[in-house]
Amino acid sequence: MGKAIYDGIYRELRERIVRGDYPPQSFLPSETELCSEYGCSRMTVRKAISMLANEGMVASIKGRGVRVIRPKTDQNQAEKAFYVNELTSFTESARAIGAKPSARLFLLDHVVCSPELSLQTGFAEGEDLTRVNLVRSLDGVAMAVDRHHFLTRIVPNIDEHVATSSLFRYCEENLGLNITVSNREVSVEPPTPEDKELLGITEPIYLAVMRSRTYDSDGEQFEYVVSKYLPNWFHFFDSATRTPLP
Amino acid sequence: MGKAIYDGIYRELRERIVRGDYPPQSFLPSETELCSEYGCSRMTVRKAISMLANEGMVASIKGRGVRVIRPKTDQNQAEKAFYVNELTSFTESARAIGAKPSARLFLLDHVVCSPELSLQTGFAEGEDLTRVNLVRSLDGVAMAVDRHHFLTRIVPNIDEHVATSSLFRYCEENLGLNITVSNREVSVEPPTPEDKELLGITEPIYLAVMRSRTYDSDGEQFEYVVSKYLPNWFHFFDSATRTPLP
DNA sequence: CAGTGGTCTAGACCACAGC
DNA sequence: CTGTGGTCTAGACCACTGC
Repeated sequence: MGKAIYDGIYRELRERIVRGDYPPQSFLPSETELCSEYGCSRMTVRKAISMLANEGMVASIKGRGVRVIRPKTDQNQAEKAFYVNELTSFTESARAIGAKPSARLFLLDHVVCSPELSLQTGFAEGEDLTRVNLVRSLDGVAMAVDRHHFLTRIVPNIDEHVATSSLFRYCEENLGLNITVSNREVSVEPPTPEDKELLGITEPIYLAVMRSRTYDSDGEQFEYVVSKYLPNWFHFFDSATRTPLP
Repeated sequence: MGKAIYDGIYRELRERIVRGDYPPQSFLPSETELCSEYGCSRMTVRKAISMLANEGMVASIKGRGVRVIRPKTDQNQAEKAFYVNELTSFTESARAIGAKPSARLFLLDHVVCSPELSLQTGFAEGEDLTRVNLVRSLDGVAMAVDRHHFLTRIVPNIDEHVATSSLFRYCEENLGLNITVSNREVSVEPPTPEDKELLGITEPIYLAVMRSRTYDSDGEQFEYVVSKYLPNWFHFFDSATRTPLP
């Protein structure tokens, strides 16, 4: 992974920005200068810069240069917030904030994809799906409910141990799946009676809901998951770029 | 605006996918074929494909081709949901779902950016900021509260008419600002007493909160806005790509 | 094996910003 | 005017896929 030249340039520029070598509002060295510095062609440098631009770290300004727009406030590091937008596992995210993750399996079975389920999940009708429903906890406190549908054909033999300890690693390592892309929708919804029971909610409250479709490196969808978070645990980051219309 | 070759290819491929000419799970013509079809170089074709990949429409698979992964379910078009993730104006989004938008201005003043405000908003200390607070309504029903901070130096002379009718257009047309990028964080929070009063909430409830920093084409931040939505009006889409780590 | 996408080079011309 | 980023070409080699 990441042996490409542009990837090294991307990482180095990124670290310099985070470290403060290139403070906010300053300009990166010009593309020509970076070409000399790294001894590569302009396209390679531009690829690295476009990756930085895609995550909202810099903005290219025609005729002037590439400006750092990352805000200096790194207040996030101090906070104990759980960020759900990284395409990483629950376990990784939990450890990043120093909390002990755990999971309780409350449903593990198979269903055949019905027409309605097909519309909802995106899987083809008639496919065999493995349902894995979990309550996620941090330091013993319930914070989310995950209801997964896996395409059994691609992710077979999920047992209780895999489901509660390492779903993500199982997909990546044991099955050799490369998770490449994920389409997600976020909304805010009241809990169902089951949600309330699972999360130990008594009062009326709302949950942050994320519905995801995950695809492997073949571009085939292998997972549909609805995650419902208690509000205080949900943080989602996004960087959008405006594309001028005709 | 979109006079580039890659932009035309992007639009055409996108429309073919949406129309169903390239159904989900099928492959686009190979890059070489697209080069012949459009009479351009491979890099130009690849740029168009990467734009499609960035919005989760296709996934490139090395050695095989570019696969369409857009789900066939277009259930969204039928729904009357308000999607907040497009970098467009409230008015545009409202009209897209056939609702009549309106806004009530309840605060319009100036403040000098304090150290605390600087951390929160991302503006430099001492800058003059214009505060514009609005209640947004659809068909006469309150659905969101927007609390803007504009950098007065870049967005001067905001009056009541501009604030309630065309903030977005004012920035883009009258001031010639090109909004290029926006960094946003989504969370779910309980309303303040003021929020409750403005939105007419009596029962305990939660709001979907989006905090955005918006930058112009010079890469300078000119806006910080906290938007709080009633839950049923909030929908947010995202497409994430997994970047392999070292 | 041939075809695919992933990476990279070494040029080129353009539009735009600032002097 | 020079320097910048935006676009584009015409090649090249590689790793990977499927046959």
